[in-house]
Formats: sequence, C-alpha cells, structure tokens
Amino acid sequence: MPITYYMIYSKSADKIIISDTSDFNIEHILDCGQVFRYLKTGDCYTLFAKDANCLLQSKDGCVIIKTKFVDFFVNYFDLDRDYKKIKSELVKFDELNEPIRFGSGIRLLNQDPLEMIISFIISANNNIPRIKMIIERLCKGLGQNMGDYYAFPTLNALQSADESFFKSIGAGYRAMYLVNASRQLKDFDLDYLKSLTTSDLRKKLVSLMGVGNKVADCIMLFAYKKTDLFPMDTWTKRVYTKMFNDKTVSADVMSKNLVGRFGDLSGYAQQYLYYYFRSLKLTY
DNA sequence: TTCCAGGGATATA
DNA sequence: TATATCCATGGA
Repeated sequence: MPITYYMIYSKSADKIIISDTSDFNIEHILDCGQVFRYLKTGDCYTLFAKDANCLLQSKDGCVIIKTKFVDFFVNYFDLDRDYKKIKSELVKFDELNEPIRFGSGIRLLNQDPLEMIISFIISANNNIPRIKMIIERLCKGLGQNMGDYYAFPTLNALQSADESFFKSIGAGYRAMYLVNASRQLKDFDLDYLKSLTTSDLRKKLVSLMGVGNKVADCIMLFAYKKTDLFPMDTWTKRVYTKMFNDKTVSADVMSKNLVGRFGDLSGYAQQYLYYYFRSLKLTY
C-alpha cells in the first residue's frame, strides 16, 4: 500500500522546523483573517493562542517555530494535513487559480472554541485592527499573566466581567452580547460540539447572543474544522457578486450556492478567495 | 462629514 | 420567512 503522506516538518523539545514552505507561509496564515493575536517584531512574528505562545521566523528557506508548546502548535498549525491535495482539488475551479497561487501558504488553524466564539462576536461589523486591539485589551484585563504575555481569558474570567468592562475595552454595543454569551456558555460543552454535524452545530452556536450565521461559520471553520461551509462577510459578498454578476441574493443564499459549488472544501476555498480579494481591496 | 469594517438583534409585514 | 433600521468605534 503506497504511503501518500509525507511530513513537512520535524520537531524537538523546543521548536518545530517547517522544511517544505510551499504550503506554509507565515504572512499568508496570519493575514487571512482567522487569527487576531500576533505581533510583528523585526523579521519575526510572536503568536498567542489560548494560553500558549510561539515565535515564528523564516530562515534559509525554512520556517522555525520556537515554543514550549510543541505538540499544541503541531495541531494548531494543522501540520498533519496534506494541503497539496486540497489545493490540487480546488485549483480545478478557474476562479480559484489565482487566489491559490497568491495565498499558497495559507493553512486553516485549529483554534480554541471559546477564543473563536468571543473573538468573532467582537468581529461583527468591525475592522481587523480594532478587533485585534479589543482582544488584546480583553486578554490584558481578564487573562492570566503568563510572565511576558497574557493568556486568553477563561470562561470563568469572562463571566466575572460586566458590561462596563467590555465597553471600557472598546467593544461598543457588542459589550452586552459578550456578557450574555458568556453566561449562556455555562450550558455548553465545547468539546462535545465537535461531534455535531455542521447544520446542528450552526443551530447551537447561533443561539448565543451576538452569533449569527456568519460568525457561527467562522467559529466552525476556525475552531471545529467544519469545511462544508462558506462564511459570507462584506468581502466575500463582493467576490460572489463578481463571480456571478448577481448582488440581489441574500448572504445565506450566496453561501449555500458556494457550498454547492465547492462542497466539503468550501471553507478552504473561502479563505483563498477572502485573502486574495481583500488584498486587492475589491469594490463592487 | 460621511463611509466603512470578517454582522446581528429587533421590529414589522 | 423576508426586509429595514439601529447599533459603538475609529481610521480613511
């Protein structure tokens, strides 16, 4: 039986080395809108996820990930998935040809469900620099002090905060959503939810205050690896309009039509399209 | 000054 | 079920 998979990385106690960077690009991964907690310092990036951190650096054609949390980040960066295969399937769609070439090093991260729920409630009708700033203040205000950084807050910490706190960090009218959603989450088993179908999980997530279909799709894509979905935001609506020359349909119908087109790889297709067209500042 | 950002809640028909 | 309006904030 042939072995079709090969390792793109090696790991030791304190670092991961990505030897094949054709499917791993730091900028592509960080700038495609799935993650908000990172800093650029010189030619390095510092990334924070849940209560862990790592340092990312390109060197001699490799990417080095320095961290105390090696196994956590092997999973986080989705290193055991074959992105060549995914891209070879998606590139059969003409409209994905250039976006895949442009964002060839994108990977869909396996992020923490609670962090994604809170982050994407904050993301609604907001822009990425402000989302980053609000989340940074959130961690500083409620997250555990890890020494040289702050962890993402636990659910208990989030539940201890009131509306005035969330307003003080700049959340605006989403402050009330964050208070209510945090309360509602006491009845959620976030690990169990992964076993639900995309449709059932979406129903569960949109019951949270501040979570609609788009935010739910982002949570499912970035925390639960549900890829038979296509989050429709202000950019991907423009992509749809450009692709089909039709801006009369609702976002839900757009999403449904695109999932009909890209199937189980829709979530990946969405990231390539989002990253490419946002970089072009596509307008109607 | 107005528009816009990884939209959602609410009222209304 | 489908559409209209309102919502904090700050950069462009």
